[in-house]
Formats: sequence, structure tokens, C-alpha cells
Amino acid sequence: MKLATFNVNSIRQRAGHVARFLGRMRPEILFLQETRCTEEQVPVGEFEALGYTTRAVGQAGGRNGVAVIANIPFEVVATDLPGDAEDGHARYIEVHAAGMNAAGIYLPNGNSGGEAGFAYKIAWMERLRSVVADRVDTFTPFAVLGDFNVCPTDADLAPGALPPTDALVRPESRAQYRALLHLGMTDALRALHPAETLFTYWDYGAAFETNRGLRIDHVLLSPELAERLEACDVDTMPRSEMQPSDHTPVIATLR
DNA sequence: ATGGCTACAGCATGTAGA
Repeated sequence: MKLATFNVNSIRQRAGHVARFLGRMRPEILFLQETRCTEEQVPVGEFEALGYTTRAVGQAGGRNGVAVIANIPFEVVATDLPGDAEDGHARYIEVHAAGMNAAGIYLPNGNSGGEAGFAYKIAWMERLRSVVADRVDTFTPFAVLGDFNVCPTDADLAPGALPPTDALVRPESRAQYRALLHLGMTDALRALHPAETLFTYWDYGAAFETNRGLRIDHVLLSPELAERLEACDVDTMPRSEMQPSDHTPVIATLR
């Protein structure tokens, strides 16, 4: 069973990248972030041809947007977090599939909109923590995958890539991320690669060539799923293709 | 630390991304 996450920075610009990734890695479930379009605008044809079904949560205006693409039966059980403001932000999708729940998230960046924008990020993380706490308390096998917009530690970004005031590395963001781990979630990539320099995002320009990146896309697993964790890796292939997203996928394999 | 990228809305630049 392979679970994957990929911030595509516009699915309309990246349908080919996603289709090639699906064909090569054949994940059972793939979560997308920053689809940047409405549900009707998601180009699903290439995915259907590969045997995949798509469900999207989108919004008008070219911002945010998440989706799930799977080749096993699944049911969408949530399209927002309990308590989410009625602001129309498309940032959450949760499915029930293969005896587990899996959520795809596009966590607010928190750098725009001043301190109010940062507060929105932290509040969003607190709501996510409530959902994770519920799934853990009820022993629901649960995976959270997506663009967390948090570098968990200083080992998760190239030295000097961000100022210490950036919302991706601020202590409050990191504390909220750690709170998810303290609930019992496992950072799958870091658990299997404790000392490796691993990035999932490189800014456009020369950052990929010079490997000046960030690790901000994560796979968190509840105890039931962490026990089944077999492999977790960053797939840099899509980032090396022409007209890439600035992110690249992370894939976890469960027994 | 941004914007030297990129995408989007919409048609000129402004906003957002991280």
C-alpha cells in the first residue's frame, strides 16, 4: 500500500507530471495540494486512463485547492476541518479507504497578511490537532499527508534558506508540528531517514540545482499505521522535469 | 529576505507562494 503527497502548484499546469508519477510509482492513494482551480476544472482524463478516480475540493480565484486520486475504493468523509472559518479555503480532504482514514492537507503558509495571517496558520494547526487527537483517541488508523508549510527542525532546510522570522520556521509553527508528534503521530520520512538531508521543495531558479531546499511536505502516521511502515522516500523525478512544480512528491509504503 | 521565478485573474499590474 503506497500513500503519496504532491503539491503541484496548479493541477492544470501539472497534469502530465502527475500522470507520469502515477504511472511510474502506482500509489494507491495520492493527495494533491495547490490545485489552484475549481473542482470542475481539474483535468482528470489522464488519471482515469490509468485507472484512478479523482475527488477535488477547490475554490475560485486560483488559490489553494486539494484533491485525492486513488485506484482503490474510497469514500470522502470530510472536506474541511471542524471549526474552519466560512472563508472558503480549500485546504482539507479526508477519505476512508482500505480500513484507514487518510487526510490530505494544504496548511496555510502564514507569511502573508501580517500577524493576522500567521495567527490564521496557528489556529488552523490547532484545529488539525483536534482532529488528530480524535483519531488517535479512537484508535482509528490515520495518516495525514500534505504540504504542512513547516520545517520541523533546522535539519529540514538548507542553512540560511529562510530568515528565522519566516512562518515556516517560527517557534510557534514548530511547536504546533511537534504537538502532532506528541499525540502519537510518526514523521514517516524522518523515522526511516534520521540523519539524511532531505528536501521536498526548492524555490524556482537555481535552488534545485544547488540543492538549496526545504522539507515541508510530510507524511504523519498514527501508531497503527506506523507499525506497518516499510519505506518512505522523496521522489525528485517530477522536480527534475520541464516546467515542474516547486515541490516534489513524498511516498510512504505500508505493509 | 525576496521576488532575480511562477501562476492566476484579467488585461496592468497586484497578490501569493515559501
